[in-house]
Amino acid sequence: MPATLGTGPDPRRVAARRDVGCTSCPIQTKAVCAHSDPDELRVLDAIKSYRDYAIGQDILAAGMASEMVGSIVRGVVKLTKTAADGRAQIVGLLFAGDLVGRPMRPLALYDATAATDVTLCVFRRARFEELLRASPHLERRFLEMTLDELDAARDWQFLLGRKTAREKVASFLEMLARRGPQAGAVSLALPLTRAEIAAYLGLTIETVSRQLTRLAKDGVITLDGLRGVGIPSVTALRAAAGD
Amino acid sequence: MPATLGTGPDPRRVAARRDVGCTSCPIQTKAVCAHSDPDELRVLDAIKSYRDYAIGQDILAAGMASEMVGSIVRGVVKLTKTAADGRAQIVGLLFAGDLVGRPMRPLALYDATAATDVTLCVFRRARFEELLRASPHLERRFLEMTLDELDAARDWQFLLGRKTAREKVASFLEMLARRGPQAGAVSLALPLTRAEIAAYLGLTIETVSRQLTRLAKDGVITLDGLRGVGIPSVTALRAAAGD
DNA sequence: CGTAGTCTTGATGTGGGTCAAGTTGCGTGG
DNA sequence: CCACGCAACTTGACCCACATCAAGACTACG
Repeated sequence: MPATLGTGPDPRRVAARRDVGCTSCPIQTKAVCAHSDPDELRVLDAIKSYRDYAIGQDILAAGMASEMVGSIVRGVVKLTKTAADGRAQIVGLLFAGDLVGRPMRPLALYDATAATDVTLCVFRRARFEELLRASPHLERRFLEMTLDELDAARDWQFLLGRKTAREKVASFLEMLARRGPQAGAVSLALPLTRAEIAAYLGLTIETVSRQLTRLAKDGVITLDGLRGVGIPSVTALRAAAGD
Repeated sequence: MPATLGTGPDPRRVAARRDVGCTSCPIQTKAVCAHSDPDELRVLDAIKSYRDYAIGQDILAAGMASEMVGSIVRGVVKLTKTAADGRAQIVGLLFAGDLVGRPMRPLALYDATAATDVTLCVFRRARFEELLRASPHLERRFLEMTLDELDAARDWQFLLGRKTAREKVASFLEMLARRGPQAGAVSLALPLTRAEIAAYLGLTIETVSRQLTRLAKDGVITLDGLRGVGIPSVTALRAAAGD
C-alpha cells in the first residue's frame, strides 16, 4: 500500500482511517460524489478510506505516478509548479470537497502539498476511474468540477497578468472569504503563510506584507496577529480587488 | 436563428454552410467527436452546420447567453477577459479541434473572438448537451479536452506569475510551434498581432516588440516581416523560454 | 527564556511600463 | 501602378511599481 497518494515522501507521517460513513460525510453535498445515488454511494463507501496529512506534507509529487485520488474532507491543499531554477508558482488552491489527484491521467503534473492539516477521502485511481466510467452521475459531477476549476484558473490568469500588487492581495482575501474554509465569515484565519500567498499571487513575501499593512491602514481590512484578518466590508474589499 | 454563437454583434458578416461530411472532416481525429462511433457520428452529422467568422469578429460575448457551441475546423480563436477599466487579458488560445462555447453552462464568461478567419462546426448548445448525456464517448472526450485545457491554463499561470518578458515571448513562440496551426514547422506566421501577444503574456506591445528583436539579435529566432518567425533551433528556443 | 522561523520595515535597484516620435507595411482609390 | 493614409510596429527616453538586499521584531515552541 502506497503511503501517499503517489509515491511521495514521508510515508511514516500518514495516518489511514476508515471511520466516517458516506451518509454522515461533511462534504457530501460538495464533493465529486454529491450527485451519486444510494447504489453508487454504497460502492464508494466500500472502497474509500480516510487519510490524514500533516501541514507541509507532500500528497503528490510532480512527475510521479499518481496511484490515488482523494476528496478533501478538511483542510487546504496547494498545487505548486516549480521550475528547475527554483522559481515556484502556486497554480491552484483546493478546499473541502475538491479533488486531489488526476483521474484519467497517469502522472501528476504539479506538487500537491498540505497547506494546513488535511483529511482526504481516498480511492485507488484505477478503481475510481472504473467507477467514473460506470456511474454517469459521478462522471458528470467530475466534469462539472473540472469546468469550475478551469474558470477559476482563467480568472487567476487575469489576476496574474493584469492586476497590481494591492489588487492581487485584496483579490486573494476576497476569494478566501468567498470559497475558503470559513466562507462567509467576517473574520478569517489565513490558511497560508506570507511566502505561500506570494507564490500564489506572483509576488514576493515583502510585497505581500506591505500590501496587507497598507490595506489595513486604509481600513479595508483589520489584522489580528499573523493569521487573523477581519473584513468589515466585503464591498470595499471587492473594490480594492479591482472587480 | 442567432447569427453568432451567442448574441454577439455583426450578424451580417456571418456565413453559414452545410457542406463537409463528418467522414471527410479535417479535425475528426482531434475534435470532441474524435472517439464517437459511427452511430453517434451520424447524429452529429445531421445536426451540425459550418459557419465562417472573419478576423476580428466576436463569436461569444462575456455575460451573454451561449446558445451554441462549435468545434474549430480552421483558424485561431482567443478568449479575452476584460475589466471595467479596460485592462484585458487573453486567458486562452484555441486551435483546430478545440471547442468554443460552454457546454453545461448557460452564460459565456469570456469574449471569444476570431483571431484569424475561422470556420466552426456548430451545434445548438441544448442539443449538444443532450448528446453529451446520451453518448459516453462524446462526454468522455469532452472531459479529456477540458482536463487538457486546465493543464494548459495552469502552465500559463506559471508563465504569467514567474517568467521574465524574454521568457514569456520565447514560451509563446515555442507553444505556437508545438500546438499552433503550423505545428512542427521551422517557420511560422504569427496568428496574433503584437497587441494580442502582449494581452496573452501580461505585457505591453512595446515590451513584446523589444523582446522579439532581442531574441532575433541573439540568433534564437529570425524575423521575416511583421508576421514571419523562423525557429532555427527548438532546443535554443526552449532554453530561452526557461524550461 | 532562548532560538529559529516568520514577518515587517526601510533603503536601494531594475525590469518593464509609459510617453513620444518615427518607421514600416498595406489596403484603398486615383 | 503609384500615392496616400492609417494602422501596426519599432525605437528611444524616462519613470515607477515591485524586486532585492538588509536589518530588526514578533511569535511559537522547546
